[in-house]
Amino acid sequence: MAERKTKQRRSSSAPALPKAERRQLILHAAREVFGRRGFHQATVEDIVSAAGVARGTFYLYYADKRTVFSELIDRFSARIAMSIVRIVTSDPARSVESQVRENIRGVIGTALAERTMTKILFTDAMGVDPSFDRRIQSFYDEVVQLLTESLREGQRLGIVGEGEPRVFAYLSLGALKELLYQAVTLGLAEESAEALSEQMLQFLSGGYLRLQGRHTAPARRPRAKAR
Amino acid sequence: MAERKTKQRRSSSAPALPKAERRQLILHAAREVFGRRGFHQATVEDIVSAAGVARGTFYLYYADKRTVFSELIDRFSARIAMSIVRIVTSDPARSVESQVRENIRGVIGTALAERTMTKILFTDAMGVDPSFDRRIQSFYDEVVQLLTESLREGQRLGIVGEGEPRVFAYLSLGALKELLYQAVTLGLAEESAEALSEQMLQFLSGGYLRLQGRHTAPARRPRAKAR
Amino acid sequence: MAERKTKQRRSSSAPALPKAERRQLILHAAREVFGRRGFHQATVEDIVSAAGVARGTFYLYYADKRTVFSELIDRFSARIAMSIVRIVTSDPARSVESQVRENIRGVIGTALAERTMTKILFTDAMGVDPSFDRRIQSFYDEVVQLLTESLREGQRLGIVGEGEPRVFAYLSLGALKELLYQAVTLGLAEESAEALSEQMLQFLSGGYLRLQGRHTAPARRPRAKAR
Amino acid sequence: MAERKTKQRRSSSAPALPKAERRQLILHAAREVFGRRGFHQATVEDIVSAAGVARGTFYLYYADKRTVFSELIDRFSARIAMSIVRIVTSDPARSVESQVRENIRGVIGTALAERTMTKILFTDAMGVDPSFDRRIQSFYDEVVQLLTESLREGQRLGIVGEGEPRVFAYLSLGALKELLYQAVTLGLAEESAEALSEQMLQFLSGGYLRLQGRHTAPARRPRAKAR
DNA sequence: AATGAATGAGGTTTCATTCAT
DNA sequence: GATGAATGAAACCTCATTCAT
Repeated sequence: MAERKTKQRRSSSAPALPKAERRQLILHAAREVFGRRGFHQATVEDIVSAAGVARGTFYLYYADKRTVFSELIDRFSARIAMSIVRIVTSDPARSVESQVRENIRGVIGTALAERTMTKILFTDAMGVDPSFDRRIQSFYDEVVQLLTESLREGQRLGIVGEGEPRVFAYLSLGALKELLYQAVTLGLAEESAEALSEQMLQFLSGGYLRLQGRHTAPARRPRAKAR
Repeated sequence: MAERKTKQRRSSSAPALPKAERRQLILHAAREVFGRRGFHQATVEDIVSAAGVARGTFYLYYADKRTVFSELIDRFSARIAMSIVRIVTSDPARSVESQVRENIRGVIGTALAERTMTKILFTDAMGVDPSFDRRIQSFYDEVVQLLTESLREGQRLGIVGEGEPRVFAYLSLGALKELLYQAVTLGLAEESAEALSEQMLQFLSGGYLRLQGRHTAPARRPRAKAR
Repeated sequence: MAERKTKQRRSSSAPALPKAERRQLILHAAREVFGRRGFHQATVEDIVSAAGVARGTFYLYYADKRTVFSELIDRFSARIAMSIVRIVTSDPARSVESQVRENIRGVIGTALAERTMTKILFTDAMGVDPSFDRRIQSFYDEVVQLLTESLREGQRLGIVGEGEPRVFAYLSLGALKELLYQAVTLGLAEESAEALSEQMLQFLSGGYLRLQGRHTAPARRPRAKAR
Repeated sequence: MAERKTKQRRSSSAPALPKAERRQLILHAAREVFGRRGFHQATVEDIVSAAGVARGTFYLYYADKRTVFSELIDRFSARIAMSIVRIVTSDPARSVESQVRENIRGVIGTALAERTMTKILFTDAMGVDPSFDRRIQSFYDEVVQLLTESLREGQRLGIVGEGEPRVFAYLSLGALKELLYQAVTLGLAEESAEALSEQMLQFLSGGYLRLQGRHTAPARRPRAKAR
């Protein structure tokens, strides 16, 4: 006699899956559920029933709901990070512009290829709990750091205009985040990655405001005739 | 009952407060708690104990936890919205530039004046629940709408460069959001509002990338000699 | 809208009880349940349904199942401890014998008056968890300590025969424990406390074995003639 | 399948062990675990990992956790029972005293030789579940029964003093149980079995209380008329 | 026979919300 | 109005047991 009584066994027990695949199965189900209900509304029950496994199986692979979420975010942010390549100026065959364009296109492409994760990242990742918030924050911090350094280097090379590099980094990051979020939310096709990248690049290169009494960098922009 | 008549009233019952003030009291306590713990980690217990009122009292003024949160967000987003003024081109006494600058300065000023709310807005507002998410979304949508229209008008007037106005709206909104979030998180002083606005304006006006083989709108920007 | 949805309220909500009484109510229900099902078989559900309160109410008064159990054991062991009075030899008006008899009678009386607790103490108290075991153990250790000291003093006064006092303490404690347990289990009436005490006292005073070739300390006990 | 043919057999699969030995292996591991963690804290996982077998293997040899525990207790109580021999009075070559002494010595010896089991028996055996409790109880009942009969016979032969034999049985059993428990808990060496037996015997023979106004002992107790 | 992944019943606990006083 | 004890839905997680391989 068991300490906890057991009932009859139901037939479905899918044991043939290799360990790693079963983990994937759960991970995918979790992604779908988080995307649909949001982290806080999602329950482990939702996940296991989406995955078609028993509740206990979930805990065999993940310590708790937060842990699956964490793995999802980690993997996705790693993919994003991988699509960013440090820009080199030494190689004359690869223009800075094309490298910048590649990076933007890469990030947008990844985001559009993983819509659910992009949505989750921007909707749910913050606010899970303070320690998790800090992890997310530090991911962005790294991106900002990389960007800031690149911009500073760019200024030395005359490729980047005057101004506080860190602030430019924030502005660029924010602009890109919002663009991604909207692209995913509005359901833009993956093909538009190209066009979006172009607009982003144009934005970074020249802004869009064409004001008479220029304001900050007067001498450098004899843009008068454009007006 | 007669026997309990002499039971001392607890000091915390503060019955003298006008209804509206008590509501404020709770609202402020909630803001502080949400700022400190985040919406999901915050409990009603946290709020009432911060406010120094009884649990039941909370429900006398707010239908539920979400409702206080909602009111906080609503008030704050209204303040933000109010600091944005539709730009007029008819009045020669007020340059477009100064109006844009005013708007940026206003939003940044409001955000820095209400750090807690800014943090809450960007950390917790999304992910509360799907219906709330939609409300937040629609606030941003309105901002985007206003911005898009202004940009379109600007293009007609030659004040705004070529490109998809809606995309420019997203980019600008995102850049500003990130800037605000970082400003608040890093604890920048309110005085820096001015400097940040200037950088933002500069960014919108001219971006920062100075690439040789211009990329998108070559003819319009004979910026080469600026370099 | 709540984060956790709420259903209709049921009618029974017994809020009139003073805080202390409600605590008692739960405590008594817990005692009954532990007595009937044993600590490990008992669930919090059993307790609250026996007490007629909601599950949450239980956790308002006790941190967990172990804590109620602990309080029950603590109170009972305190009552037991209180029924033991240190024996004085200075007062000629109170013979040692009558004091010993009083102590035995007191403990037996308390145990018979609280059958359920006696049963719980001997059936469930050990094995709850290591830290709890230690607490129980230290209660007994104190009793043993008190008894050992008394016996040592008794030997000095010639009231207690030769032998290791601590061992005598264990033997006496064990004998009494088993007597109590059986008395409670067999459902002896409270009136038999008197008779049991007498037998216990007789046992401590003279054992029961009457062996010819006395065994251990022959010379010292010229009790042969008594036989 | 053919592709997996070379997969190494895990070392732990130890297929060479005869059935009976594997059973022993598990039983010993269980004993160790129960001794260390207690029945309720012990998990089947603890046991199988201590035994170095797979989880499923456990259930090949034992129906459930309770069953191993049961077997341990049964074996141990059988050993204890075997060390008790019914006392004969017909053989003049074997004094009653020496037979009693043998019995006590035997039980103490067995307990000290199997410390873990002794500890388990006294700490965990009760409280597993009601049906198990009953089995333990009935083991003790048998011992009590045997003892009671012997004592009654002893009274007829004048070897046992006056008093309720069943009560004497409880008292003796309890005294011995506590002595064993403490001996094991305190880690007394096996050599002390002898000394403990002697003290126990002395206790049964003459108690230790030497009270002036005697009360129970015969010669000293011209209480005949009270009866 | 042996394995260990999978199962799911059931226990514990939290906390938003209600309502008698 | 104010109070705070009471409520109970629902979440989380553990672990004895099963069974496909």
